[in-house]
Amino acid sequence: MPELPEVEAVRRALQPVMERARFERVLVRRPDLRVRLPRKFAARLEGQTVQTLGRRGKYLLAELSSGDVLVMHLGMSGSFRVEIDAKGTTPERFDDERSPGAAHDHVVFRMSAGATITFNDPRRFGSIALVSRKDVQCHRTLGALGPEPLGPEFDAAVLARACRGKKTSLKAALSDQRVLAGLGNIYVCEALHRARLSPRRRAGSIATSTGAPRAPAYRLVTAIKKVMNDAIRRATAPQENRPDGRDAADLPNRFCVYDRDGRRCLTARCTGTIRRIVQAGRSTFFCPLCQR
DNA sequence: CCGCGGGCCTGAGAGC
DNA sequence: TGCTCTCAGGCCCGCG
Repeated sequence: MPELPEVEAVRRALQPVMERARFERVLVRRPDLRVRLPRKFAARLEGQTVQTLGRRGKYLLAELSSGDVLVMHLGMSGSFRVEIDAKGTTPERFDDERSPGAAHDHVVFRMSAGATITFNDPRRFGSIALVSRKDVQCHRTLGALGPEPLGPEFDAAVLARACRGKKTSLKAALSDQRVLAGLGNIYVCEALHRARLSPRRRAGSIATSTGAPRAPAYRLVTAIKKVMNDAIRRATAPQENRPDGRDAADLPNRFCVYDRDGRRCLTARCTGTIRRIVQAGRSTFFCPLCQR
């Protein structure tokens, strides 16, 4: 369930093997990802050099020498595997497109720096696409993304303005990538818990009628930044060389509310019990006692 | 126009 | 043990 922190960890793992490297060979084993890869995908990518590997929300963006951008999304189950090849050896799977390879290895990038990067995604909710740089701004979803939660431009005033007049729940608003880029089900629950705000609360209630922030907006922004920073630290903790989108280190008690239904609330001095409810078809975990 | 629900897809885990 | 069922959720789309 890669959300912003996990995607950022993937970016940092891929950066050293992708930046300034050229796509020597690209193999599409299965083009039918969430968005089907066009036939010419590999040909269009081969020979191009990665200038920078960036991130926007949950998207990875490789800026290419040609002016194209390779846009990658991990969906629910996507991950990248990096193999540093011994000099001169080419992995078996490049010999034949139909060679077995590992299950769910859909796209393989052979980089000039000697690394082989494999996109693996069992559920194929992920996507990879080539977009011309000038089209990124007007891209359906990419162009409509809200602010980066850790960017300096994201503050209570910005969040309040985005939530002003919204009748939806705070949970739904924070999950909306147009309001804020990068939070998913887990970190929305965590941030709301930290800010002691009910996920059922009307999103518009954190702003005045003119869109100015009320007190909860300040708490929420502080909580979001703290939750994101802590999660990035956790996801990038040196421990394993695993540049994938899965949760790093499945330590217990990683979350304060997520998946803690029926257990005690961890807020200081709170005696509540975490509850699970369903909002818009998704699980929400919260403490009915301290989250108002 | 906005919000909700269904669909996509597969693996994990529960239950019989 | 092995089958079947449900659930997980990022994102898109259609409907009301």
